[in-house]
Amino acid sequence: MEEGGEIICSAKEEKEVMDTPKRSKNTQIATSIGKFEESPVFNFLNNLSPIKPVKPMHISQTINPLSFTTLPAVFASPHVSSLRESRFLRRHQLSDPSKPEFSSDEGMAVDKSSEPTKKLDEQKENLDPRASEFEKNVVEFGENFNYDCNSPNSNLRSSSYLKTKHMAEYACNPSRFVPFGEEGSQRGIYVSEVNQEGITQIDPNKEPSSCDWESLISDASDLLVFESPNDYKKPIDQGSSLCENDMQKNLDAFAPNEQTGEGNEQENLSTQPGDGSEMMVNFETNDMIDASLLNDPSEKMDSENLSGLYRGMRRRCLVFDMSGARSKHFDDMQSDANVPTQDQQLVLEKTGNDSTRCVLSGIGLHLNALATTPKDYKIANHEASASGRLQISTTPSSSVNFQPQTTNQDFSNNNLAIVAFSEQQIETFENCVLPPMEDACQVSGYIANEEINQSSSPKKKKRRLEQGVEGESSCKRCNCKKSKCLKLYCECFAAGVYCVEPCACMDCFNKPIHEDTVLATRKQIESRNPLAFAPKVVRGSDSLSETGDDSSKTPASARHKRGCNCKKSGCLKKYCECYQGGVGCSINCRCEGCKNAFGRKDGSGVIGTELEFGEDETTTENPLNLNTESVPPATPLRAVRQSVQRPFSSKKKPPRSSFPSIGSSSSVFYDSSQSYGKQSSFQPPPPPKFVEHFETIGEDEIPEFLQCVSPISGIKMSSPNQKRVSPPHGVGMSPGGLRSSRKLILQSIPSFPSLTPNQ
DNA sequence: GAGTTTGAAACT
DNA sequence: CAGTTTCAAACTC
Repeated sequence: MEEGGEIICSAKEEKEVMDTPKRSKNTQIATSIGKFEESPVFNFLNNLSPIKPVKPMHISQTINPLSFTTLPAVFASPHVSSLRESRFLRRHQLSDPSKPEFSSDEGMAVDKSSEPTKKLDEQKENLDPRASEFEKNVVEFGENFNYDCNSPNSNLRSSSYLKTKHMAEYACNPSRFVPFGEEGSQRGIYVSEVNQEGITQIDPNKEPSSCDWESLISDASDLLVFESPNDYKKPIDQGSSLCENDMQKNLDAFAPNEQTGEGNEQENLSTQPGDGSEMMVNFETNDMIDASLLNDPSEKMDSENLSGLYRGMRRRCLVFDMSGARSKHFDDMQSDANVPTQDQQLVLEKTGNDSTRCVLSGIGLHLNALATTPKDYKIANHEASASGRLQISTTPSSSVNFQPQTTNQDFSNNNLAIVAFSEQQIETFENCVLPPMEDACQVSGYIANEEINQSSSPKKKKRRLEQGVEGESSCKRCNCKKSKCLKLYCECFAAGVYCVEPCACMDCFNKPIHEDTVLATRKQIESRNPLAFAPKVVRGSDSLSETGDDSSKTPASARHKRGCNCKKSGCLKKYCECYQGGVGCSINCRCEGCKNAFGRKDGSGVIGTELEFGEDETTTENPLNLNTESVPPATPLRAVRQSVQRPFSSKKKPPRSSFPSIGSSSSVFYDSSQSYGKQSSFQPPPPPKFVEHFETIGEDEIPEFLQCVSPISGIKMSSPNQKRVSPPHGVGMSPGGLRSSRKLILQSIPSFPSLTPNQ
């Protein structure tokens, strides 16, 4: 386990910037620890506190600078801010038990678990007043969410989650829960009294008896779902420094393991050191970082070059795969969803179904473009589920399972959770860099699944999707005859998904059985054009967001990255990728006679009518609404958000005329151009084929690693900055240094995981 | 459903 | 980089 964990960790570290420094520091810290223990201060503390000195290992963890710096933010930061925090940082903070105050607690917990709870609390207060505060908050929160600890189906998850994770990991360190709890409460993650209970009760011996472990686990799994596999492994990575051993022991003691294969997975999950916040983080990051990688050792082993591509592919593919395999379980899942004993499986399968449905439905082939929808998180789940497939081949990774579970319970069992999560975190998710691959299909599919669940058979549903819930456009699959679905001609392939049943392709190689071929081809194409699989249409955050004006949710600033080359269609038909993507033409376009209803290349897009248009959009289901969002209409949450956030704030923005050239810039900045002009010839645009990413992403929201990612090389884009009055806040300069386009970066990166250096 | 049109993707 | 070919979606009938 350790070896594997290390390997994983190493791989992970490379990905995560945060880890890198950490590792190097560990040794140094460790060396310094000895001195620290000898220091007068340390002795003094020891005298004051009953807590026994913590093992050097713990301390080393504690010392991590990152945790120190970030931790305060966690406590103090409001929900919004927290959401925007770097995931990695956050994860790091939260996951890192190393805070000084905590460390002592931790040590105490380990050594003195038998001590009365009060004592622990007192100690805790002494050590960290903030911890106590948080604890209180947690309690309050818990009060709000009462649930029966014994009931697996109840909201217990949170508690179970905490127990599983924290108990095993931290062995009754209440303080640890604090940050988490707060975070969780903010996010709608349930940290409840149980948590407290768990904290106080953390007696390993008791654990099994107090609550049904399995049920807890299963419940916990829900929460765990949010965690990314990466995190899961990450702890392990850190394990050397962290209480790996302790964790393991605790696990053994607490976790009954009786659970079968799944149980193992669960166990793994439970062992995750991460905390609640982490869970959120993970969840968010899931898209960005391929969980599958971690899950699948084989993948890890793969050369990094391949890994990115591979993973990206796999995820997508997996989704389909899973779907197919698990689709039949779906109905069963529904009926059994609430069954505690089978929660895990059910959840997992269920999730798979969701994804499956989406996939099967064939909706949204253009995954690349996929936008961040509320479902994004769902997508993540799907991916996770997809990764489940990976499990088959290589690893019994738990990480895979957890997400699906979350989906399950959240949706099926706990409406509240769903609501809280979705509303509070949707934004986060949206903000998150999503994998390009998430396809509309999946997104809409999820919804469709929900709908379907209620009434119809899978086939019916599928058919329904194919026909296009949204409209005719989104539900088709490929129909390739000669390309073998291994070229970008193939929408499935281009979207990064395997062809599925609905496809009418011939000699299709875009199937799991030809995975190697697919990956190789994909890699080849990527080598030719790194952004080949990136979203064609990117939605950049508008200038407002850049300028820091959050008040308005940015206008739609989506544009086709490369621009169209229409000659005859006038950019008024779906032949035009811009039009198809629901975005206006930009400077990048070489189109002739552009009449793009979403915005003309020359910037002459009808603005006067824009306002009306926008209003109409918001009030109606007009596909145009999706333009900026580029999300399939099907998603309820999304729909809501759209109405709310819709960038059509463009109305608020100065008329295009005021920014004559702005529209020109690449997808990233053009704001003004974004207006959906209403033209005499205007035709209601079709549901966007492509989805833009990051519409709401704030600069700050973007993880640094993403910011640092190399920008798109292959795309022809004009420099946004050229026309911009106010340069972007210097966050991430693209390596090229031409534009500070974090937006630009975001566009490319998010959608295309493989491109990111972190992979 | 067959045929045409179109423009992206691929190739040279 | 430009021109040509191939391809499959979009469109028309």
